Parts: sequence; C-alpha cells; structure tokens
Amino acid sequence: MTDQLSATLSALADPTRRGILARLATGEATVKELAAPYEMSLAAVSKHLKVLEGAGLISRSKEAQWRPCRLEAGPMRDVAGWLENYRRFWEESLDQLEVYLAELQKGDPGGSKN
Amino acid sequence: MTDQLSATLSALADPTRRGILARLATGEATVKELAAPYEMSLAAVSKHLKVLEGAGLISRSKEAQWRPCRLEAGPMRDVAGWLENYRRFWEESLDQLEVYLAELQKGDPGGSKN
DNA sequence: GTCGTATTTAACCACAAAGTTATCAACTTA
DNA sequence: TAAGTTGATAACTTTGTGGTTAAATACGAC
Repeated sequence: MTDQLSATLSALADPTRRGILARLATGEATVKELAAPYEMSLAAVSKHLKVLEGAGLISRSKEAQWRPCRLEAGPMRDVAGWLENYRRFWEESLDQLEVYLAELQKGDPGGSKN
Repeated sequence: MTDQLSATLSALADPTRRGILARLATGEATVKELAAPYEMSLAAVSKHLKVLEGAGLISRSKEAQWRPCRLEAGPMRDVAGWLENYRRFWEESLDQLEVYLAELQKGDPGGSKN
C-alpha cells in the first residue's frame, strides 16, 4: 500500500476518520475537541490523526501546547479524479434502468432491441 | 466497518483490486483472465473478487465452469457524492494558490488584504 | 521548579487482511 | 467414467489495524 491513492482511500475508509474530517470542514480544531464526540481514548484519536496526516488529509500547527488540525483536501481531488474514470459506468447503469422502466411503461413492445 | 461507504472505500484502497476494476471497465472477464497480470495465486485473486463483490463493485454470473465478472459502479457514485462535500475545499485551496501567485507577480503591493 | 493541561509514544492485545498451499467442487470433453 | 480446466474453500502464516493503559513530553501558569 505504498502509493498515494491507496493511502488516501485507506484513510478515508474509517468512519471515525471521516467524522474527524467532517468536523474539520467547519474549521480548525484541537485534538481534544476532535476526540470529544467519540468514546475512544485520546490516544486512539491521536493515532487516527496520524493516519490522516500521513495521507496528507490534515496538517497540524503548533500553538502553545495545542496542535490545531486543519483539513487539507488535496488528496481527495485525486480520488475524485480517479473516480471520474468510472462515472460513465454508473451513469450508464442509470440510463439502462431508465430505459428498462420506459419499456415497462410502454408494455414492452420490442423489449430486447440488442 | 459495517457501513456501505467504508466497505466501498476499503475495497478501493487496494491497488490490485483497483487494477481488477480497471480491467473490468473494458468488459467482462473470467477469474483466470483477471488474475493473469498478477504474480499472486489464483486463490488470492479469488479473495479480492470476494471483497469487491461484497462491496457491490462487481457481480458474477455463471457460465459453464466460468464465473465471468462485471463491473458494478453504483457504490462509486456514493463515494463521489460523499467527496462532493469537500470539493469546495480543494478548489478553494487552488484559488488561494492562484491569489498568492498573482500577488507575487504584482510585486505584492498590499500583500495581506485579510 | 512544580502543577495542570494537551498531546504523543510505548507496550501490549485482539482481530482482520492478504498472502500461501492443498484440497474440493463443478463443469466439459474425450 | 476418467481426465483436464476453472474456480472456491480450508487451514495456516504473516503483517497491519484499531483499540487499550501507562508513561513521557511540551507548554503555560503559579
């Protein structure tokens, strides 16, 4: 799992980490603040932050004894870009569903035109 | 990792599995065909396919002793949808970069207008 | 310097993931 | 029926992940 895209997807695959990102979308926050909504220990959240930082999804600054985190959405752009390769497939399948539904409504006159 | 989005992201986080999906984007393929590009055993690829199927990213039909796989891109749409929540952040950061570069070119007359 | 707060690190545990080889099952064909 | 092909499954090993508690670090306040 050495490549960047894998690291990003893997970081995003955890609901706790996605929750942290959602919180950071509203602005910077300290580790303690980020940990508040979760029942797990602060150490566990700290590890999640390390994963997110490793994937480049957050950055951390220093401010006295606090280490405020901020969202860095750059890597998500890469994911979105990769997904674009497949957009036509999920749109296509919608199209096919629409075609199917249309055929149903017409009473299927000529059902299989392929 | 019970939720659908986590399952999808986790399935996509593996480069072998993404390779398999890329191959399937060109059309249906059997397990053996999908395994050909990789050095790992057929059993390992079979497990990857199970993960992809579990995430709803592929479907498998039966055809004699073959089990041809096809791409099912539906779950990717959910990922793309989730990512949309963050698009403004990566676009915003690009904007800020552009602003910064523009200021540099102008020789920074009034550098910090915030 | 000591105390309290914020955060990280270390050591550990349980479990899941990714791979292996060997075996089994389903199907086609001779 | 026997043999070959395709694929899945079982048992196992290794490594990674997500969590724990306890100790260490960094800083501000007193």
